[in-house]
Amino acid sequence: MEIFSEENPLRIILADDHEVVRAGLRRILSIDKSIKIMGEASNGAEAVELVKYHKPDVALLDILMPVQSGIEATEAIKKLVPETLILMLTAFEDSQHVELAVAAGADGYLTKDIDAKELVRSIHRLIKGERVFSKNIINIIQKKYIPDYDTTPEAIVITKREQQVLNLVAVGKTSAEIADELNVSIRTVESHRYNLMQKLGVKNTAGLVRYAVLKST
Amino acid sequence: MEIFSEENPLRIILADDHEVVRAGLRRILSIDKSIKIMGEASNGAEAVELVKYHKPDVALLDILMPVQSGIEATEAIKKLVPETLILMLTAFEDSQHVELAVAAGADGYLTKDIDAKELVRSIHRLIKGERVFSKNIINIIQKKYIPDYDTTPEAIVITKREQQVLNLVAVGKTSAEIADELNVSIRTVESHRYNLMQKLGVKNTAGLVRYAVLKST
DNA sequence: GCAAAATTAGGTAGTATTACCTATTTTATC
DNA sequence: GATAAAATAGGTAATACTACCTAATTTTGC
Repeated sequence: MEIFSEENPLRIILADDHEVVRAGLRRILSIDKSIKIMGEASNGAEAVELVKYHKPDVALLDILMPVQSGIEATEAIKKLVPETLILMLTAFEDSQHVELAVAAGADGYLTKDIDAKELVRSIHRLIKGERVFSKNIINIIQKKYIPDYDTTPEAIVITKREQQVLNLVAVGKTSAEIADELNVSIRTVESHRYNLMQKLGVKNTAGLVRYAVLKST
Repeated sequence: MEIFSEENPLRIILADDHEVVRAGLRRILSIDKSIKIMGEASNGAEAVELVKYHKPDVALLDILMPVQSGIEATEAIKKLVPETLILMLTAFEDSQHVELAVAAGADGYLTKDIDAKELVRSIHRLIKGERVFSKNIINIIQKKYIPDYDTTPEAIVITKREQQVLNLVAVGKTSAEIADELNVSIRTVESHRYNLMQKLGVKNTAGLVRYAVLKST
């Protein structure tokens, strides 16, 4: 697998019509020294030009842009430079946009409410060959577009033990208290919590509690 | 103010008819080296004898005990050794028992679901002259019994800013993210979180989220 | 305008969670 | 009994939260 470093960076281009968004992306991506931004575009057509010129590893595209949309740009890019991976970053959470983007050849689709770390991580996953989608997006996408992503129709399966842990988390118990109550190691509880967060697509205790409480009411 | 240490310990007696409970209390209290258990009783009458003999700083009494209840014992103790502070520790959450206990002279009333740290802290508060009650208990108690505990009729007042923070906590944002969103220091957000936890009688993020979610549904 | 309440935020330190990874042991299920 | 899934739990490190305390500004209510 390819290793990226400051000397051999993961090359990327950005496209978003809002300077603020680009500034934010620049800031976020700057935390990872192995990522280098080769260029920035403010519309789809510019993005295509940048990709033709730089042949970056990844193109980060907004959907809604003037002149040419991110989806149109995706189609063009996939024809011209198929090896460039395309990550859509947008505010749209509806299935239509996601489906269009995927059909056009996007390799990932993230909503803009993603946080910094997750964005960086997503880019690295893309590079590894994974297709990345925000958890909220996954629920929306038709399996047909990503046949090998998940064989089950995206049903969240919480095991018995996980459910027990979740219930205890939801009433405010700490991992230590839960471990004590279930007579297991604190590390086991932590594993369950971690796996639950992955399954539910949340990133902390708050998300777990929220899910548990809303589920039970 | 009196300072307790291993040499000059805070002297305490326990009374509960269940050995398991006493064992648990011993274990919990052993974490604070400045607390020394002078004796243990399995009923109210024994508890009164122990108090007469040891004149402890604090007597930790269960309500439901054979021979003599914790409430009867409280009355007796307050007559014989008024300087001994009495902390009721019970499973009853109804107002009747609380009122009876307070009327009998109890200085605090905790439910058994209290956690270790909170119990130890409660004992130290008692010593400082505070009357301590579990948050769930406070809502129950008539103000008349604790006139100087809180002048307002125990209405939880969440300020505007606290509500904003609470909402953001409930959707899974970290303090750093909240600070960013509200344009304040992370320390400010932490203060709000801390104050919210105090006000709502919960001890962690889970409690805050639970409250917020249940409130909104 | 003044007093009270709210908002702000630093200090300090301990505790808990999160993010992965790996790997062994149980338990179901066919 | 083989295989997969679930439960167990250690390693390591970074990040986040919790527990108080103190105190300076704002804001608000009377």
